[in-house]
Amino acid sequence: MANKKRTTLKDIASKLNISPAAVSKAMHNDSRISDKTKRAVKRVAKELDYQPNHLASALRKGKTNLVGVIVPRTNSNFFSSVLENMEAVLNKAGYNIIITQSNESFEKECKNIDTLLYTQVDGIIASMANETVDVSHYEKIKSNGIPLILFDRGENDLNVDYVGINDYDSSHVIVEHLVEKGCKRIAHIGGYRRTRIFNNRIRGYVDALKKNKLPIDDTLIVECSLTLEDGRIEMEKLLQLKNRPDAVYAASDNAALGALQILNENRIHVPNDIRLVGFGNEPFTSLVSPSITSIDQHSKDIGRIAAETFLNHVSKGEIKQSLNKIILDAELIVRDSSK
Amino acid sequence: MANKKRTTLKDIASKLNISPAAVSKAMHNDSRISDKTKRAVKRVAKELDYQPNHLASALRKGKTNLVGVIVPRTNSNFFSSVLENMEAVLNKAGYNIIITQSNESFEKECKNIDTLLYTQVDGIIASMANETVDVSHYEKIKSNGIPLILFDRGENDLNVDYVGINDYDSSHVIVEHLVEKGCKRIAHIGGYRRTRIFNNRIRGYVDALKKNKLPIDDTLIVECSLTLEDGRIEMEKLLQLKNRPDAVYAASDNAALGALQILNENRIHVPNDIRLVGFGNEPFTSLVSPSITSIDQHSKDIGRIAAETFLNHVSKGEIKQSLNKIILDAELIVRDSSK
DNA sequence: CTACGTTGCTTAATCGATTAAGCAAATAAA
DNA sequence: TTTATTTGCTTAATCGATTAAGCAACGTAG
Repeated sequence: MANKKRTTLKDIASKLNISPAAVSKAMHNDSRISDKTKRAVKRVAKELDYQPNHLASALRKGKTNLVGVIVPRTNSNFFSSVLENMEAVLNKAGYNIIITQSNESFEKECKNIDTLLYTQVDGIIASMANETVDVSHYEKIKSNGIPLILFDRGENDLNVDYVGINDYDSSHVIVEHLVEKGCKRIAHIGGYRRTRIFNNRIRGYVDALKKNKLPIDDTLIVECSLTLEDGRIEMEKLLQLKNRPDAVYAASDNAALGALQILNENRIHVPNDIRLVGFGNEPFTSLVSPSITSIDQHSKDIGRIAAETFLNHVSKGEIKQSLNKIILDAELIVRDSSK
Repeated sequence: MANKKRTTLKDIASKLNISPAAVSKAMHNDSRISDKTKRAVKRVAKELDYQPNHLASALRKGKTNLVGVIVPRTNSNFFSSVLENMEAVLNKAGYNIIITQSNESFEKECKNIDTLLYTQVDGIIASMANETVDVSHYEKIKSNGIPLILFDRGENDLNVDYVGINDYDSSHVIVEHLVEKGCKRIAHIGGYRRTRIFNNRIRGYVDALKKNKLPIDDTLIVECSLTLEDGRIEMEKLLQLKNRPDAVYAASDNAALGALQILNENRIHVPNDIRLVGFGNEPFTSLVSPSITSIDQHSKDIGRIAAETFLNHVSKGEIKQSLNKIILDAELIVRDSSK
C-alpha cells in the first residue's frame, strides 16, 4: 500500500524531459517559466501525488516555516483561544505551529525548548510555567538567533518582546468594584509572586487597598497554584479565620470556582455574605450559579498580536528590532457573584 | 548577540585538520575512530557550541526521530497523563514528540495531520475528535508509509493498531453496581453514538439493563458532547421528567460534575435521592462533595502501550505487522456519590 | 618474509530542493 | 540590420550530515 518511494522533483522532471530546476521554479510560479510548462508540471505533480520534501527545502533555505509555541497548559479557554488566533494569523503567512505544553513544570519547559530548537523552528512564542524562576534556558533561544516572543507570563529580565494585559490595573479595577459594593475585608487568593503577572496582581491589590484606605491584612493574602483544588483549600482556610473576609478576589477563575463550591457547600450566600471575583473570563464563569464576575484578558488580541510581532521580526530580517512591550487594558465583566 | 553562523561538522573538522566524515563518526562513537580523536572532537564541539543540524541528518537518514500526537484536548487528566507516559517511553528511545490538538474539530484534525506529515514525523499516534466521522484523512497517513496508532477514540474501519479500555464492559460494571444499590431507573448521559467508544458505552448500558431485566426507557438516554455545561443541561432535563431517574451514569466526569452541580443546586441528595457515576476518574471526582464514583481508564498504561506499539513498528521495519488491538479492563472506583 | 587482518582515517556520493549563473532563442529597440 | 532585452530553460553548486568504499600504515600469523 505504501509507495516504496515518494515522488521527487526529479521524477517529475524526467517524466517531462526538463530539468529539476525548471520543475522547482514552475511549482513556485517563477516568472521565467512559461505557462505551458507550469501547467504540465502541476498536472504531473498531481498525477504522481508529489509532496515536497520539507526537510530538503528547509535545509537549503535555512527556514522551516514552523513556529514553536510553549504554553503552561492548553486546558484553559484563555490559552486555547490565544493559540487559535495565533495559528490563524501565522497560517495566513505560511507558517505552521507546533504546540508544546510545560504543564507548569520547569523541567518540561526546558525540554520543550530543546525539542523546538532541535526541530529548527523559525521562532518561539512562549508563556512561562508557574515553576519557572531561572530563565537561562530562554537565553538559548536568543543565542540561536531566532525570535522569541513572550505572552501573558513574561519576564522583564529577558529583554524580549512581550504581549499581555495590565495585571496591576486589573487588580485596581476589581478592588474598586468591590469597595463600591461596600466590601471592607477583601481577601486575595493569588498566584506565586515569583511569576511576574501574579506579583503584579498582588501589588495592584495591595496598592488599591491603600488607595481606598483599607488596612492590609496578611492573613487575607495567600499564594497558591490557582487550580480548582487550590481554590477549595484556600477558601476553607479563609472561612476558618476568626475575622472572615466579606469578599474574595481570586487570581484565576478555576480558583474562584473552587472557592465558590466551598461557599455553596457551607451555605454561605454569594454575593450577600461574601462577594467573589475571578480572573480570566473562562466560559464556565457565566454558567455556574451564581455566575462569577471576572476579568477578560482579550485572549484573541493577545494571540493575534504575538503572531504579528513574530512576523514583524522575520520580515525585518537582521535589522535590530526595538523592544515591543504591548500591554492591553483588561475588562471587568460583572456577574451575579459580586452584584 | 546571535552568532551569525551555526558551527557545523566542517568547522570542527578544519579546526582539527581532519575530515568532516571523521568528525561525524567520532560524534557517533564509531569503533573505527581512535579514542584520542573522539576526545578531541568532543572537546572542540563543546568549545564551539556545536549543535547538529537536525534537518540535514533527517534528510540524509530519511528519519526525523519525531512522533506526532493528535489529541482532542489536553485539558483532561486522562489525555495529559497519556501524553506524559507516552513521551517518557519515546524519549527513552530517542524520539521527541510534537503534540497537536484537534479541539474536537474535524477540520482542525485534518490540518493537524497535514502539519505533522509536512514536518515529516516518523509516525503518528492519535485519538479522534468527537466530530470525526469521515476517516479518509487518516488514510493519508497510511499511504505515507509511516505507522499510525490510535488510542481511546479509535475506529474499526481504519484497520490500524489500537489501544483502549473495554468500554462495553465498563458500562456493565457500572450498571451492575447501581442495580446492586437498588436502582431501578438508571439514566445515561452519553456521548455521540458515532464515536465508537461512546456507542460501546451506550450498548453496554442497554445490554446490562436487559441482563438485569430492567426496562429500556429512551427518555433516560441522551447524547451530548459531555462537557460540564452539557451535564448541567441534560441533568436539568432529566429532572423535568414526570418519572425521574434514581441514578445517572454519565459517560464523562465533566458531565457528571455538571449533573452534580444541578442536583446540589436543587437540593436533591446524592446518593440518597439519586446516585451518580462518572467516567474517567479525573482528580476532581474525589475532591467534590459528594465525591463521584468513576471508572479509571489506566491512562498511564495506554500512553506507554501506544508508544511501545509505535516502537515495535519502527524496529520491525518494513515487515508487515499483525494488527494489535489492545483492550484493557477498566476499574470502577466507588465513592460517595453511589454509596 | 609474505599474506592477511585491523586500525584510523579520507574521498566522494547522497538525501531533495533551491538558486546563482549562464546560455540560446525569440522579441524588441535602434 | 544590428544591438539589447526578454523569455525559457539548463548546469552546477549548495544546504550539513551521513556512509559506502577505499587507502595507507601497522600488527600478526604462517
